[in-house]
Amino acid sequence: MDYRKSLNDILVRLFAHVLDIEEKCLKKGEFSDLTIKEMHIIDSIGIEKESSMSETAKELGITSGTLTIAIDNLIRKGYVQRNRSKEDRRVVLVKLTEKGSRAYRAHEDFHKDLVASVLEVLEDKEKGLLIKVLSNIDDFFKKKYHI
Amino acid sequence: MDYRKSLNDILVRLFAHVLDIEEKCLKKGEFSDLTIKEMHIIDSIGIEKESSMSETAKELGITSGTLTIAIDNLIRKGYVQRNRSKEDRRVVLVKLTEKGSRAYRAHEDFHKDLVASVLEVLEDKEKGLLIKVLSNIDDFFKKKYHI
DNA sequence: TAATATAATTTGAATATCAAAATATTTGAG
DNA sequence: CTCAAATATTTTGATATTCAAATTATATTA
Repeated sequence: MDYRKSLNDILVRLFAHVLDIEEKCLKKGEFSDLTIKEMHIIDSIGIEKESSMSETAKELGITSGTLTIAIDNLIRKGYVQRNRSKEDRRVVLVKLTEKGSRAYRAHEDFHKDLVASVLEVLEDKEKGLLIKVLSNIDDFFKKKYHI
Repeated sequence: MDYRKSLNDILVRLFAHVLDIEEKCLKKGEFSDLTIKEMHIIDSIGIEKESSMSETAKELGITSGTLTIAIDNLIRKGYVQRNRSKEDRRVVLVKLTEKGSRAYRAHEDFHKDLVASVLEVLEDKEKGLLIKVLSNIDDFFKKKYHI
């Protein structure tokens, strides 16, 4: 049996599906004015803390210029606040508004649900194997492409 | 062991980065003028065959209008040819040029590498189980989220 | 203090995307 | 056989995403 072909096909399909599912669920809920990318920015800013633009951009793997524009939109939509740092006036700190925090938690819940649903249908042995394989993919990327 | 947390962390990291990595890998090679989305269009057109615009758009989950523009760019860059069907003159058939076929194969190799690195750490018994587990997850997503 | 470094924003350009309108062609009902 | 409806694609107008390079403001350091 050709494991290589089966595995490749199913991984490609799964990766594509998870993102579709995430987007679809987002568009149905309370925060349908957010794109997936905006939701990931909210996730990266995190709850109950202030992050600088450059920190956040680095974590997301985008340039500061790109983030500036995205943050402009998130402020316009009421999810984020922007303040200059008192210690270093060059630094801009962003933080989630109350609405932003609710969006953060909704996204967190979605992930929890998704993972719980997947684990529910697996035996213990299968759970272990799944984690081993995904960690391995993660390592492969780290080693080979230095992420 | 807390499978939930492990699985969630790995999924978040992997899904956030997998396309970045693929893109980064792409930008280092011979086909650095392609974006990852253009590469996926090349992948969807496939080697040694002609596909219609609507077939291809459907497979990719984008509108024909979006595909038209992307194909314009791929033609300009020399990866794709466009021809009208003889049987039905409404239909436009696209196919890879020689350069397009080379790009296709380079992308195929990236996936082969990834899959090989996953399989190499597994016992034969685990390989079978992995395919089964991933297929189950895929089916589960189909049912629960109607993708 | 003046040069240099750092943080962020702005600008200009390309790609990505959709919905709706427009164009060309085929099909099917009468 | 003809004309309305259906189909395939492209065009248009709008917004989002992205980057690199230029610009602005502030801090650091020689």
